[in-house]
Amino acid sequence: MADPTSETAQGLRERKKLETRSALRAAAVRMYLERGPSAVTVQDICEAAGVSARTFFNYFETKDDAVFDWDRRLTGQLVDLLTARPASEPPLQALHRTLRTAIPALVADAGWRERRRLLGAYPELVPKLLHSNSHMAEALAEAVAERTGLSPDALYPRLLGGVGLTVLRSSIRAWDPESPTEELLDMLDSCFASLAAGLPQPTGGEGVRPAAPGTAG
Amino acid sequence: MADPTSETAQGLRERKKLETRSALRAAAVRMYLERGPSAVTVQDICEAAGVSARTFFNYFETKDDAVFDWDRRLTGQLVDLLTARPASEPPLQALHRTLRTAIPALVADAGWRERRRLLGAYPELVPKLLHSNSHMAEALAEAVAERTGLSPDALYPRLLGGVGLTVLRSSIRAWDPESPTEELLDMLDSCFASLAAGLPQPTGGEGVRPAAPGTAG
DNA sequence: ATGCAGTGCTGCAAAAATGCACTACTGTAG
DNA sequence: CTACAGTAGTGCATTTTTGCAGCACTGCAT
Repeated sequence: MADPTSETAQGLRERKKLETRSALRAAAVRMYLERGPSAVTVQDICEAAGVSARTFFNYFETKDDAVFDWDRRLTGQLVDLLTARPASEPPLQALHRTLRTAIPALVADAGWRERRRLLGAYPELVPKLLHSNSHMAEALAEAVAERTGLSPDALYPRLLGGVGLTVLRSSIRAWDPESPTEELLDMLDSCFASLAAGLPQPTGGEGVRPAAPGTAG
Repeated sequence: MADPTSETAQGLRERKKLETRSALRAAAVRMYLERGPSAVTVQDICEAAGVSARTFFNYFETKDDAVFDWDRRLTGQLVDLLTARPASEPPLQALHRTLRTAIPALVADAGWRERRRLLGAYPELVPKLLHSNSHMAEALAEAVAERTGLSPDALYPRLLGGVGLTVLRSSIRAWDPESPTEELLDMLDSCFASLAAGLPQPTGGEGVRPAAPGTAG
């Protein structure tokens, strides 16, 4: 109920709320891209969206959160997908398939690509994302707990939730957004293969340092 | 150089800097415990430490960061320990031993126990910790990259850094601070055993939900 | 249509956080 | 001793963020 990530809205009230949120998000992303984050004030965003500055913080915790609204939606999607996986699947596999299912739609989304461009153009935003993300680990842990019948505070759900977030982040970070989606999926598969094998030291191959003999400081 | 987590200081300048940092941290922790976080202003902390409010933010990013200064020091320790592990050890094992080595000193530290009491008394602080923590995953990934000769942006170091942080957090979270340290170490070992085995679904045992048939909402 | 409860939006005040320019002191070199 | 570079600490202006209390509108029931 009152899930801010959901799209469905019946009453006028709910619809207006979604519209406001959407307007704030859109204005924020557009202005961030145009002028850069530091040249945009909450005031600016709110004037563009037609609400008071105080209202902004009724919707988002920080100025930058409006731009990362996509991540919240993703969290909701992942939880739904994970919950829907057949109970017969082992948790790690369910997690794997969940991410695999969600990613194609994710990287195809225009809003998400815009968000990605933003992060590329203004790397100072990356650290701010972490806060948004921590929410995801929490939510995944919760879903795993539900699945396994364990307490949400137990070791295993926490572990798997954190691992899921780590895998997603590591993969996306290592992925070149110009490359085809398959490469991202391949990296995701690599991560889960590595996890299933007990995280053995990788044997040469890609990702090796381009030879820097005197790097060790 | 100029490592804020280091204790050693030769010149007067460095020493004074450490003293200021220490004074701010001590004042913050004390007042947080006495009156609760929301009843303490940055002004209060700074008056107690004898510096201006502006100076506070030269040392810490947010008001709460002063209280979580311990976590930064821990990060530095972990990186040092991990770097010092013999190169022959597989990364996951090195990570395991690193955490195992660091934990006893950690949980014995008076400052750390104080910090823990604080988190127990004011749970609203817990989410704020996450930001501090994300730094640790980064640092661990860096150290693993150094160890393995992989790029710090490659998949494996990121994965292992994130996993390391997750394991530490999950274990500490599940641990009752009144219990002996051995229990915490046991949980740590469980985590790594589970990781080495490919994160199989746990078979019954502890941590199972205390039977809640109608819990699923 | 009328009244009521719930709650979204707003203004206001205070606190948190940041950028900038300036002062004063430390450490170092002449 | 003196001059100089570097930088911790400060004050000020601005922006970000939060708590509070009132207003206004929606949804619902009569």
